[in-house]
Amino acid sequence: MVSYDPQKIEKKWQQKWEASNIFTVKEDLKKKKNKYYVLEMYPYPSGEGLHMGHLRNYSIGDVFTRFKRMCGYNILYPMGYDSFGLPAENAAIDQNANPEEWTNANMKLMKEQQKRIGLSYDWSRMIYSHDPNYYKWDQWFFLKMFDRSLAYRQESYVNWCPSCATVLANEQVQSGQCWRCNSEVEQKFLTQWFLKIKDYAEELLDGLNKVNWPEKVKIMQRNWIGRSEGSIIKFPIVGEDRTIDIFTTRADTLFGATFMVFAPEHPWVKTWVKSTKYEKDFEKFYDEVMRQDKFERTDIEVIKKGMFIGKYTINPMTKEEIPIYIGNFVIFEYGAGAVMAVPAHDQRDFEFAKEYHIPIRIVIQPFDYELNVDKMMRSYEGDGILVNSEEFNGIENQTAMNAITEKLEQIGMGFATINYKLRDWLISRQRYWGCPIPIIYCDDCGIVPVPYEDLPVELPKDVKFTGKGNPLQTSENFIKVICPNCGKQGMRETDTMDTFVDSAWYFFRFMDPISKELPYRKDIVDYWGNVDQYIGGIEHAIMHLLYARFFTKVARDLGLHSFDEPFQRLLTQGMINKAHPYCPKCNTFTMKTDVHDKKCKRCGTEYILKSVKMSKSLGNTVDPLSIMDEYGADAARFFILFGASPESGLEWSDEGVGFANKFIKNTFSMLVDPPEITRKEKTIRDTLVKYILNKMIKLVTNNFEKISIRDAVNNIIQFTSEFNKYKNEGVVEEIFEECREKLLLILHPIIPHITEEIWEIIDKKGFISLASWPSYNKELLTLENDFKWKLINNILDDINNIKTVMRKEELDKISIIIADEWKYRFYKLLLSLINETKNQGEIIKTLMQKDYLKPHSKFISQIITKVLKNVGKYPKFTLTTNEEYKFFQDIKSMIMKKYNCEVEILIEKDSNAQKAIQSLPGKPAIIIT
RNA sequence: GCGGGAAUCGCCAAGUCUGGUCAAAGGCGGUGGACUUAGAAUCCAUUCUCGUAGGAGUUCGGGAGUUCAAAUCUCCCUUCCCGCACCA
Repeated sequence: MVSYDPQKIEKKWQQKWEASNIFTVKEDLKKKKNKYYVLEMYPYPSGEGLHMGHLRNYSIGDVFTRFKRMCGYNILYPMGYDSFGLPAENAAIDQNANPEEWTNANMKLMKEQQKRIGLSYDWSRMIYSHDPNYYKWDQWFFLKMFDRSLAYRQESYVNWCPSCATVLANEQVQSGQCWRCNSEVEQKFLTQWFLKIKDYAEELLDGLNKVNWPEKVKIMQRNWIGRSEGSIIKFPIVGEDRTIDIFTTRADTLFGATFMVFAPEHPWVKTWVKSTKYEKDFEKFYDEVMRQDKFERTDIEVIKKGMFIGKYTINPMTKEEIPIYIGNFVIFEYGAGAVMAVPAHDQRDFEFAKEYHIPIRIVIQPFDYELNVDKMMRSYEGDGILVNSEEFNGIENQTAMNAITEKLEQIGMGFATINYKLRDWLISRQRYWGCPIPIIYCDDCGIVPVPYEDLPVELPKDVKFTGKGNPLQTSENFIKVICPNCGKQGMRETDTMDTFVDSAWYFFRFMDPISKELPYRKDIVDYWGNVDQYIGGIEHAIMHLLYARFFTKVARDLGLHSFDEPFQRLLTQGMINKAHPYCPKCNTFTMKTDVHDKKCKRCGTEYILKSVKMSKSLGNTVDPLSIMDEYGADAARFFILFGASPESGLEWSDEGVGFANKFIKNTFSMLVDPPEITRKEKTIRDTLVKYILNKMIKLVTNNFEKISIRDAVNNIIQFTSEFNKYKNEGVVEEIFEECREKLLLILHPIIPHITEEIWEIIDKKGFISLASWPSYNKELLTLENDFKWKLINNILDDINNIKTVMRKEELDKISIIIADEWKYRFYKLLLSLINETKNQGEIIKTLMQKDYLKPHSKFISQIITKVLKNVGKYPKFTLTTNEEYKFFQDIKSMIMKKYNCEVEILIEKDSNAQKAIQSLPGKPAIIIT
């Protein structure tokens, strides 16, 4: 008996895999094999090493990769590190660490831990963002975009995180807080670099239809891009010859516009109120609004505030003058920074109009009732017929949208257009540990791009980390640079790029990590790309996935590759949760520090346990390394894959890992220890064990293909338990061998180390990692086998059941009485009759015409009533009397062994027992004594 | 408010697309037993209710419906989770 020592085995195979380079792949441009690219999201190498989320992500990816590899794909499965980012810089500030050394140490730790899991990466392709050979290409992309005016510098209000001391992209602000540190985000007026992602808005939207992503993620992206069809309407400003060109989706309500609202920060406003009686109030109002952040201003709970500024515009249709207000809810960056307000048909405008006593004019009447201005308690936003709209009166409002827009176009006062919520991507960050933006400012030449041949602009080492300002500004060597245009002294841009730039194209570099002339070579990337399966967290649903799609399209337009979408299929894995003390009254979880308390600190309520996402602040994390140290990587993988389907949340339980461990240990001895009983002649048992083997292979193959890993694991567990029974009952060696080998192959993607070890122990050649996935034999998957399989299980269940009801411990004898011949004929006939009619009377009438059935009329009518009650419950397949008799003869010895008693098989007519009459086809009578 | 997802026998969770073989997999927990001086570990059995013969009854958030047949299909309601949120 060989014992199972996971620590030893796992180390041994990890070393062997590495020494033999078996996971290193090369592009096969002749395409002898199909390629497949599996990718996990580019991880940040944190100093804390792996957490459970990583373990889950990588386990899922590795199982799928190993499965695909065994199926014969040339598979690309790389790993690298998103190694730029704030923590390195904070470590430099707090602990005086060198960001580069600090990051390298973390990467090393992370890599070791990943190897400990047994992941089958091609490590020769490893990349990392802070490698100048990598970020050189960030800069290259930036310059290419600059050349095409896709990168530009602009002054605007931007989101500023005071804690990170840097600006943030819109996507990085969540409910008014910094996505990274949760500090309140402020608004600042700064000059920053943007990438023109808006230019691709339409394509980013369309592309979502070409990818196989969770609907949820697609919807989130669609919402973020926020396409809306509408019209631009030009409102002339009274006393000036310019117009304010506002966007609206409701051109049909134009005749009901009774005021305009401008954003207070709109530059025109300041000039309009200057030296008027409104100036003082405006200043006050402006200061007040500017103190609120964008999110407070647009919060639905906050009261709409505004003021009249003494200025008017002209409604281009009615030519009437309408007053201009400013309002806190209008944001300068959205649309024109001004809106036309139609209080009768927009709730927000309605409230504003009520507050400031602005007239309300109904221009749409609902189909089924009439609105009355004086009685209106809220706006009517639904459809209806136009009124008070001159030539458009009587038209349905949906039609009127186009009609009014067309008219505006004729008179040159507007046109139809499409608006997007998506803003351009702000990439400047006032931080050191990122990719420098390759720009030089020259007093004479202005903004000068660094020449391509001077790339990369490397991060300087002579910087000071004071915790104040951008450390790059402390490096004289870096800042001072000769203008490549005119040769005079210039200054470098000191902002670095958002780290999402690094992760926007890394998956291309994995395909060709050594490319020198270009970020990657077209033929190679066209071979490997796009990513067939991407696996990662839902938290990147918008930011990373949108940026990567944008880069893919830009790079395509630069001629770098030929496809439109980076990630064909996306799996967003669920969170890992763990039960944690929770106060139902205060609706909060206990923090890490109070985790040992029994009662809530605030209200004294007793804590209950509730499942919550693992997090450091709650202190309910479990360290994957400690699990692997205790049970081994295979058990950890097994648990995390078996605990829940990849997409759903996984409830961590220590007991669950215990089961994984138990299963693996049992499986080890089941597969390694030779069977104790062997026999030569084959029986129905052998056929059936092959049947369930093949059925299992089919199920598992389909489930792996769909990445329904948990389902696959369940299929395997069920087969394993049957196989174990078979082994204990006694086996035919050839069949045992076949099952063992195929089970091992199927287990391999999930628990790679132990399967390699057993593969070796049972003298198989080569690495199981490189073996072929087993196919299944369709011919065994018949209705007959299925029927027999159920027959065996049903008879055993029935015997057990009777045994329990009789409260019998030991059995003397089991008699199995097979139904008489006529019952089989009757049953077949009945089934065919039922196919034609469900009418009981008709069926009985037809049956009773048969002479051989006449003597059994009472029995038959009873059975028919039962069968008709639920037709589908009765199997469509039947054996004959003799076949069934033979079948039970075949499994007789097995039953004898199981119950340790005598077993006799009879046919009804040969038995004089009372019970014998109960026998039915597929359901023999059983008598236990 | 808008959008998405969910509610299953103590807990976690499959089953729902494609109705029938579903009292409903599997794990955890519980109970009984074997082993052991005892425990741990392991193994076996059992775990909706009733039943000394394989049966019957009541179940899949609540209500109504379709069907010979509903956890599964349709409609209504309740609750929970997660996105987005005065987007012009």
